[in-house]
Amino acid sequence: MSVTIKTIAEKAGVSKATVSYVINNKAGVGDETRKKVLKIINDLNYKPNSVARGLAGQSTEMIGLIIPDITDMFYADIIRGVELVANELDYTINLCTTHGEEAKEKKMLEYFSSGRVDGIILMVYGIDNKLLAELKERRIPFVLIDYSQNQDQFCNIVIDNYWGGYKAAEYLIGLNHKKIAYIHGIKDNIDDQKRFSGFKKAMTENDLTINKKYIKYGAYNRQGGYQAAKELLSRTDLPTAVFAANDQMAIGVINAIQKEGLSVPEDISVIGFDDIEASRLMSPGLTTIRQPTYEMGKLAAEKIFSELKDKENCNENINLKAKLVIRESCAELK
Amino acid sequence: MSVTIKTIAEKAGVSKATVSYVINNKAGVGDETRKKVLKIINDLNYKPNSVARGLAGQSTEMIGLIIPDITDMFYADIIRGVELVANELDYTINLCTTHGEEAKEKKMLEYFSSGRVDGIILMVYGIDNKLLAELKERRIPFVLIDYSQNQDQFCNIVIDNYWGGYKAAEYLIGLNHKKIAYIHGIKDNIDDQKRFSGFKKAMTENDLTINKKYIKYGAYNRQGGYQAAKELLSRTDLPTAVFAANDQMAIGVINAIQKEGLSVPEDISVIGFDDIEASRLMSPGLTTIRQPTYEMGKLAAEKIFSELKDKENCNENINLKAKLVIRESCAELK
DNA sequence: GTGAAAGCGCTAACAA
DNA sequence: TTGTTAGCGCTTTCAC
Repeated sequence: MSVTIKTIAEKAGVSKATVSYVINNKAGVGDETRKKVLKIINDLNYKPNSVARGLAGQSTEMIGLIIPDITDMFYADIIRGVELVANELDYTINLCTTHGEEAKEKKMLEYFSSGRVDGIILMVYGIDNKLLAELKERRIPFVLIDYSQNQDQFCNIVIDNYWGGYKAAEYLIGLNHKKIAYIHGIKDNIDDQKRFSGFKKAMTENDLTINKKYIKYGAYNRQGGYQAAKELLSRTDLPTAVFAANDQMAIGVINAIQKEGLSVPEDISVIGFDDIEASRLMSPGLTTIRQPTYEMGKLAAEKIFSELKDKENCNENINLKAKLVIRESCAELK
Repeated sequence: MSVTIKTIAEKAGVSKATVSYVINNKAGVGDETRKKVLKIINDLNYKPNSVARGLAGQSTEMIGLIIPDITDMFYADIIRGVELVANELDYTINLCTTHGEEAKEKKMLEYFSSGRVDGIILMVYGIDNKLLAELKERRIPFVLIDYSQNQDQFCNIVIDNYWGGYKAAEYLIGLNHKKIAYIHGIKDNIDDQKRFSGFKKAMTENDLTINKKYIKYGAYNRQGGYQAAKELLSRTDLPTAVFAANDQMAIGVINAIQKEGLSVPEDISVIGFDDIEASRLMSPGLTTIRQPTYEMGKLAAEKIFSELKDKENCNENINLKAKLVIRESCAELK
């Protein structure tokens, strides 16, 4: 049998309570006793069972993190942000991935919410308001990241896609571009829509018209961007700049332009959204809008801890601004 | 208060035991009772507390995973492999990162080994044989990944760096190269040494001599590769191929060669080791040796589960072969 | 077929 | 300063 608090108590000739006090550094134990107990703990290499501790109502010093996928840098960066804050406070993060499966999301949520962790940070797509409300009623601290259906009932960290779209367009406009194409991802996507809204806003604010022939749709990947760009390039009146809804598509766009014998950014400027790793490594480097992933993770963790320690409650969407990352794929129009 | 097994028992007018039987699908409960209990469980949306369950000696259906860093694709791939197997068996993985800190490694090991999880997969650098032996004595199933000090006491999944080095050299030799340079990482590194041994073996097997002037040392990064290559290129008698101890260095080597006005692979072939993401994205694509990361994760998980279910014990180093990934950075020497 | 009770390892009132 | 005791939520043996 493994060594428990009881073993220590017996060996030391004291009660379990006393041992517990010593472990937890509580006052009210004589120096002699404390020393003796400590020695035995050391000798026997005793480690308190954290499960039992959690059960007995103590803090687990863990926070749970539910994330779709860790191989995606976007999520990995968020995790890093959470880790940073957690480590400072000597909390450990407990990570589970769902790969976007609703069943997995629910399972993990249950798992975490049954005393495993002190608080939960979740990035989920299949969990609805009802379930979350339940969680809140059970007084389990949690914060959401990028949750789409929040109406200021829960704490939710979101990226400002609208602002990002606006910034991208504004940058292009500042470079004297007027004929700017926008390539949507296929199917309704809330992020894409917001980015597009921001784009529109910047255009109209600068008295530029959004020309339908410059608005295209493609699948959310390189191929999609490539195809959409092909269509764009098949006409005579070419745009001078292209804003793709994400980096993958933007890369496809650049490939298409180059295939056509044109060059980026000399002939056509291209801007993306996300700042994935390939954008940095490719040539020309892709100018894009970077999501503040790391900051999102940090903020989420900070919110959890302020709820944990100070019992502060946050029930709102917290907007984080995306950032323009300038590389070589956009040039000034002379 | 949240709803527990007691709540259900009271509402149903049965004992906690009966509820427990129902939850765990045990025989010996009347149909009527079972139905009634099930209904109440459903109505009250009761979820058994997994912590308590764990304490009471049940399986936690979790396995713990201790890994240095998730933002590194190498580790991320391993995790994916573990996940795949775990998911199939309805186990959840519980991930913690250590960033190579010994203290963190120890903390997490303690944490996991105190009943949190059913088994542990660990990739650690600061944990010694003694601690591991202790773990084994406590009969906690664990498997190591890439643990350097194992002498067939523990189950350990390792990559065959020797074989990888051999394969890389063999490939270059097959391309008619005879003047092959090797760039070591600076400082003793066991992986590097094994790769180098493999390299030497292939050379001597093919009656090629290892020329000291072609053996260089550099830091384990692009800059290191760049510097080492500079030295190599400053002589008149150039090698026709370069084998760098890892991809980062290989990329540095390529940069240096190109800067010198030479081209890869036409003038000099370059091969790396690791197959990091940049190797795939760069141009020319880097020919390299890919570590079977995903497979390592899978295998580790399989070993844990066979220990868990079948009580099978594995106490050996299990070698996994690295794989040659051919891209464009090596050419045949005419 | 069902329940009482002990126990998993720990904490925390309350007594002494 | 220390010990007793009653839980935390669940499982499991043994009796009914």
